[in-house]
Amino acid sequence: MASKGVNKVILVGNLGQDPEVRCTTNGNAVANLSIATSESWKDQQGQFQERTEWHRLTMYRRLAEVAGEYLRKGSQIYVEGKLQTRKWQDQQGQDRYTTEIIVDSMQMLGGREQSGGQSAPAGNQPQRGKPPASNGYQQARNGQQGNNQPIAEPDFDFDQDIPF
Amino acid sequence: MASKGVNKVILVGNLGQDPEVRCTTNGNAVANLSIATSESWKDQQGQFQERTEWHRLTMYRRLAEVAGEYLRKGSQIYVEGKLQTRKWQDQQGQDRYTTEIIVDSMQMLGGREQSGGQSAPAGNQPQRGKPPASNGYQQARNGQQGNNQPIAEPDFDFDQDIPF
Amino acid sequence: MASKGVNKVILVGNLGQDPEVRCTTNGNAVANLSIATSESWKDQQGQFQERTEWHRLTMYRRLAEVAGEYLRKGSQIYVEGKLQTRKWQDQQGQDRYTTEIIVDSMQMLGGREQSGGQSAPAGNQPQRGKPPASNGYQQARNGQQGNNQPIAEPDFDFDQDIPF
Amino acid sequence: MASKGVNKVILVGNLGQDPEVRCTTNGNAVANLSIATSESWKDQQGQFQERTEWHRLTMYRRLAEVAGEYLRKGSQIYVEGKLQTRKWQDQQGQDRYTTEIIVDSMQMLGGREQSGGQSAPAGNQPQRGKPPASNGYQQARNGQQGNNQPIAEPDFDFDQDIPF
DNA sequence: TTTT
DNA sequence: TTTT
Repeated sequence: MASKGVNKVILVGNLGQDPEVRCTTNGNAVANLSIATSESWKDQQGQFQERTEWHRLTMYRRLAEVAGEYLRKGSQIYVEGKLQTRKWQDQQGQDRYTTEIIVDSMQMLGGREQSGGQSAPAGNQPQRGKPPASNGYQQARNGQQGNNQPIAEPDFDFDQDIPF
Repeated sequence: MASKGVNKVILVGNLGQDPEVRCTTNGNAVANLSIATSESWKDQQGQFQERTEWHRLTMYRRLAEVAGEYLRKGSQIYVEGKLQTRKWQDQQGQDRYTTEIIVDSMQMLGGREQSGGQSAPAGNQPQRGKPPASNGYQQARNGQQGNNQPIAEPDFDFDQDIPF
Repeated sequence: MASKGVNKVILVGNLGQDPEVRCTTNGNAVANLSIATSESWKDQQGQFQERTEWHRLTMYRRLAEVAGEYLRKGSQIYVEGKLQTRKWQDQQGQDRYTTEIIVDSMQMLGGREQSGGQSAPAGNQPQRGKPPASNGYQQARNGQQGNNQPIAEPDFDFDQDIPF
Repeated sequence: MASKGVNKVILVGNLGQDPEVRCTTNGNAVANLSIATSESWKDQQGQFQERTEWHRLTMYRRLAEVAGEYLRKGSQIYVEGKLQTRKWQDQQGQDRYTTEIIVDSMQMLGGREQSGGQSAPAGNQPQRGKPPASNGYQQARNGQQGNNQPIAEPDFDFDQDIPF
């Protein structure tokens, strides 16, 4: 509802794998996605270099459902969200930290046949008896809230997450 | 020089402490800063909640020098940059990951007396025989390169970094 | 509610004058502000050049009220919004176009005494029996809607607007 | 080289027509493009509404050449740039203003067959004896300059432009 | 660790 | 018309 400062991330990239979608105990969907961005340049020796960066995304509610229904490995998306670093304990009981992008809004890019399709439907998406839209123009936003709004998800057990 | 995708972060926040500025063995400055953003909301019980997010920033070259000269604990800045996750080994030899924002451009905010001043000059800033500017309107960008360009810093030993 | 594409503007600048706040016939506040950004460079003759860009902002509802209460000529703000070009007729009946930024979210910058104060209270702000806050840390967002959502303002007579 | 404030626009949209590319008298390319973004919503009567916004883009140098070679009507792009309003006189000698986005960086979206192709090659693109790339992953940035840098183009006759 |  |  109120913010001090600005915490904004804008990414355009392709999914490294199908989204993982789960439900919280109170019935809200949560999706985890990873997308890649990369850059390439010539180094001082004139050699071509490339660096790929992987970004871990988290989506909630309607956005998570849309991701589960329409996104697949290879899908290209635009996302806007905020950075969030959460603390967890590894098996040795050590504190560890993972930084994720909590997504506020998402756009599927490329239209037409580009998104979805090839990869087999993952078992964890909410099934709704509808095939994925054949055109990629879907947009989604978490319904009842503006950007940057914290989402209370007290019953979601992040401790069980595999570190990214 | 070329990118596939977009990797962009925009932050406005206040420094949690004075910048740490070092030099690489080839004489380039590197600065580490941490800035806070926060958001507050009423939870379902009507209780006021606040969450502060800390962001680790890395600046290079001229931008790092400017940070060392003009920024202090409490300074409010706007930064634009990209996400980068680097791998390092902890003392047990375990792989760990830290996500940082590599800053492409920075703006000091608030003007007037706001930035610098109160906190004692840290010993690690490049001294140039000039006092910090009394006004905060400084802007900086890494001179010879556009945004999103990878910066080769092969001689900088990140492994010695204390994890964020 | 749904978007095709992304239409996003991010500005940090200072108000050229006090905000103008009006009410629509159904009681919603509308504010118009103009803010400046500038850039400077050396031209090929080594001469220092500066260019100032003026941006026309429009805010609605709660955001407009906050602007009227807390912002003054000279205030530094961060805004996020979208571009919108509206058509109007000049006195010769010619079509003309004005591009504005419809603001989704706003942050006052600089803290402390920076905002408000010096300039006399304009007569057109909603009076609420409270003086402007002495500190600038206020943030606002249009309450019941997310970003990028069109705001139906059918009863607001834009045709009477003075061109920017 | 230096900025006061931030002036940033981020758009994802589709070209309404092929880019128009020209050369300045000193041999630099300049491209004009228009791209659409749109949003749709249900109004208070439950009727579906849609609003399309058209954005006028200007690109210089290498970016303009890339646009001329690879972009066509319908191409989907991501652009980042800054707002600039320029003044011109209409045939009655009246001052008029046009707001454009001066593009700093561009990404072609959608990959594969999506971009280029169908529409006949416009006569005004620099011909280079190469067919358009069959895959859309091209990125471009104005070589020798960072973002937000003013580009001196004193010999380009904007007065002859048809108003947007 | 900041800021209000 | 701002700001430095």
